[in-house]
Amino acid sequence: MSRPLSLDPALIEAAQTATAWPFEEARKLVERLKRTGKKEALFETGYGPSGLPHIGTFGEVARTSMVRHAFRVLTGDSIPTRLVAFSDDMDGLRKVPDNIPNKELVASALGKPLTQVPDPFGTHESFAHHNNARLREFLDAFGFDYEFKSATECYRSGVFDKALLTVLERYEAVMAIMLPSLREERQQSYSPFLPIHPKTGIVMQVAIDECKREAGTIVWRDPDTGERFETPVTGGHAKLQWKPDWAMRWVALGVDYEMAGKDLIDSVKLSGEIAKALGGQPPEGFNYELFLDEKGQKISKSKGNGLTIDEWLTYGTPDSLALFMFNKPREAKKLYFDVIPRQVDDYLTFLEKYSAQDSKARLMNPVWHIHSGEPPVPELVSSGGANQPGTTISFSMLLNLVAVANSEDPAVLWGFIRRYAPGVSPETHPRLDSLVKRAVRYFEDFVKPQKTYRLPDEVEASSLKRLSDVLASFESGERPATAETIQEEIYNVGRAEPRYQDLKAKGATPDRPGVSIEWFNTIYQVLLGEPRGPRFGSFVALYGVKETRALIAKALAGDLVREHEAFLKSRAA
RNA sequence: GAGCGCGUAGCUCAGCCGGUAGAGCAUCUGACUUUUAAUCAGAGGGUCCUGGGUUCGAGUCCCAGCGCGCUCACCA
Repeated sequence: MSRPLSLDPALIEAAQTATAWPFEEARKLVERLKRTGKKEALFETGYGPSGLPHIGTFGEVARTSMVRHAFRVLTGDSIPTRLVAFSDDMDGLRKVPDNIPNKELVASALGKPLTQVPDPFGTHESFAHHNNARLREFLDAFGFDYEFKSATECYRSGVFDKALLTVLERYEAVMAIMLPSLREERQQSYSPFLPIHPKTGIVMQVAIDECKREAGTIVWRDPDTGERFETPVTGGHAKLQWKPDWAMRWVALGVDYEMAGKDLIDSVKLSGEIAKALGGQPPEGFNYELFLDEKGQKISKSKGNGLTIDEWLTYGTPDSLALFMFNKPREAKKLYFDVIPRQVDDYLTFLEKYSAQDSKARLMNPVWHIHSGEPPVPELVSSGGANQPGTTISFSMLLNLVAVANSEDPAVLWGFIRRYAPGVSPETHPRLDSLVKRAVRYFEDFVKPQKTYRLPDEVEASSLKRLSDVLASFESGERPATAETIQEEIYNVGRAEPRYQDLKAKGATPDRPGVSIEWFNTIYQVLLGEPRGPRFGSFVALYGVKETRALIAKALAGDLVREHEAFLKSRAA
């Protein structure tokens, strides 16, 4: 059931002229309902359960939900709405997917409806049931409001019967629409009806010899045995080819809105004509652009390129993915790892701006659409205590932090964050905490491989050795190991080495030379594998004196270089 | 062949109903009680693909062209 809306009259007023694309779409729908006089708006999204739900499925449901919400606000929630997630699970299994166990089991059911194919994972009644369950799990996890419908159930229960008989009734009209779109050889065998073989259970792609309209049956022949069959088009004994199927479903269910990828433009057109031939009206909708992988290719389940939902959620938040789907649905967009940080940060920025915006601006703000009009309060941090105006810690800032902190431990990162903003913790800022964890993952997978450790030369090695010795004096606890005292010692060690002396530095005297930046660069490059780094005294204080000495020892022994090479090799494998 | 999209700063891209070109990154300069950055302030940087049209006025609207990319044409 859809949640009630809090409807501010000013908001409804602003919605009438809002230009965000979900409103443009919703307005088409308002016009349509005025025309048809229908008392309900039905939204549909389609899903083919021959594999797990992918990121495009998510996008379609997310975008359709945004249009639905815009529609509800536009109409003051005076017209009921429903969103149907339709699974085309009676489709025949064409080939065995690569990414599943028990392939032989599945191969034995080739050609049968997906709901008749055994579940290779052994957890559900069929392969389709398994994938359907995964789809629902995933839609539920995002909190989408939808009704699930299975093609198999619709066919068997008779929900489609009336529309199916209409297709039989207007068989010639449907063929007249379909045939010109097909090649000559396909025209010979084409039929909108696919009877289920009464003996083998296979979805048959055969020419129809005869339509018996009074009986509601079709007559066809098994191409292998030559046996003739007469099959009812109703009751799940036959299904339709997908374009007529789509059209029939629109008519049978009364679908008012469905969007589709631009690869389906021609199909939408044909199905729309069929829907009209069946006496219905094709739904409103638009063609969104496809997602491209890093090389600009269309992402597809079969190729396995591009990003999966899980991969996105490893590094980016669900909200950032929703933002990606909101942005420019009509433009081709690269969907790859490197777009994630920007989406996360854009989301945070939009969220931060939201509270200060008026109704009109809010309706243009993606977070309004992403969160159905009720975005959460942003998690701000302030360096000057709780009463100071806060800012949002951005993902890119966290990524920098992880890189220079050289730590994969979220607790160490929180140490750095607290130094900047006292009083902030994973408990007070749980969403920031989830960002920290994701930043760590991003660091491990994309930043760490970019690190380049190098070996110290003799002078560098002896300076680092001395630094380690000096740090030892902090370990006993006789001196407080604060960021400042440690920093002071780092300078002293550098000052003792002629290579690092800098007489031009501000405040430098011949007795007490300044310390060149070279000393710090040595530390970052040798110890952290980074060209630049944090204030090192602060780093040691947080990272630990003992740990830092161990780090130096490993660097001097050449272990850091070796370990990083091994790490890179294991990644490549 | 048909359809869709894109072309704006070095890079990635915003740019609403036509009204003095914007952001992030990068670069440079400066601040932060010694140079370090997870910070802040500032600066430089553009033939808005080309040509025409509409207009008092076009990155924006219209037409033509050039360039780049994708999709469809067997199946879903």
